Amino acid sequence: MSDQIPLRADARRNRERILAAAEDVFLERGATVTLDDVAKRAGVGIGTLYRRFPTREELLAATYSARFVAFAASSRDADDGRDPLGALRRYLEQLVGHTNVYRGLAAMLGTVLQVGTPGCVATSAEGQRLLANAQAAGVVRADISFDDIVCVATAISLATEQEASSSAPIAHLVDVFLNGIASR
Amino acid sequence: MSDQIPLRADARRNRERILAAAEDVFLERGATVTLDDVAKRAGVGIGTLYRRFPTREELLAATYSARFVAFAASSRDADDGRDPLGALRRYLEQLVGHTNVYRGLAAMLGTVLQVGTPGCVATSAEGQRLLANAQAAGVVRADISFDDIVCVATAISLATEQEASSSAPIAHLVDVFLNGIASR
DNA sequence: TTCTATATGGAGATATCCTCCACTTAACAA
DNA sequence: TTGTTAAGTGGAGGATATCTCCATATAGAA
Repeated sequence: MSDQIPLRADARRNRERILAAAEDVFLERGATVTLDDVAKRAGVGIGTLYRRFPTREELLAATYSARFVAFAASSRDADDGRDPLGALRRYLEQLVGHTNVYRGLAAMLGTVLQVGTPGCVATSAEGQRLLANAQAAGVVRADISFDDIVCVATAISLATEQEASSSAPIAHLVDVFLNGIASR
Repeated sequence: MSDQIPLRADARRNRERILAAAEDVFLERGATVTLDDVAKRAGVGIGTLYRRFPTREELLAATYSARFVAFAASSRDADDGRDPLGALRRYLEQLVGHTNVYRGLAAMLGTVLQVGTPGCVATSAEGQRLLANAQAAGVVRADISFDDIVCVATAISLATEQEASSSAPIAHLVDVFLNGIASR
């Protein structure tokens, strides 16, 4: 659709400043800080921030993009294809971990993943690849969709984002999702 | 702790009005409408609303209380003890259904359930009872907690609250949770 | 150097939350 | 009844956040 007219040099510079500031501020104080604070930290006017990132979700997605590109790549590298279910488990655990890097991001994960930055696209694609592999290998039911995966990642992130550091509850909940609560 | 000094007649009347108005407005426009609108609909000042319900969660929990009491009772009645896993499945499906009666409630389910109204207490107690039964019967893993159940109910509510009426996705996701995504 | 499309900052319109307190009233004792 | 007062009320207004608009500034092409 849009032909992506290249940004003027000053605009590109400001865009980078905003992203760097947003990363800092989100890390420090969570994904729900006021955007005025982000603009202030970046040293630009609030209008400039809104011109570049019309919604909080777009700013979050852009801030996250690099991180998510790296995550998707490392997931792909680590997967030798011999343990499709294990690969899917690691993906889920790490997705939740990344989501919880910014407090408050969990509730927006679904929306943010739909924004379409390179990071979102790469992360979704990698998840779909792992799911398809696991289904092809017959270790995951055929009626599971990637939306189911995102839904569960959201829930686990929400449920665990309080308890700071420990990854034990994450692993437990991922396990529940993979194996069900029913005794085998 | 608190000795629950009984409300004066006018205060009790206003409390009922606020609850009725909140029920209407939440049903019509979701759990995130402004509390000013609730006060206006109830015909009371905003100060009166805040005096009685200091947070949105408390208002939601109170509004929901009767509904949840009835839900818990009907779940108890319907359970003849012969199918503990089935009873848990029905409970979960209905809990999600009730949560989605007000758009936007899903994200607050965890917080709201902790408020301690009769409805919250009854609903939690019933869930814990069903879980314990299923575990005693050996059909549910011993390392599952009621928090896990709430976490999953939240996820399923969030994931399904857009798609209006259909209960098919709810049943699917409940099934995933009960049986896991792994092939048996 | 000139020109102009692009970009900028931040005041201010709008929206919501929540507190505070001057005023009102139910309930009880005399 | 009437007087007393603790309990209750309404809504103005302070605090905070979102987002728009436009007078002004500037990069980059000619």
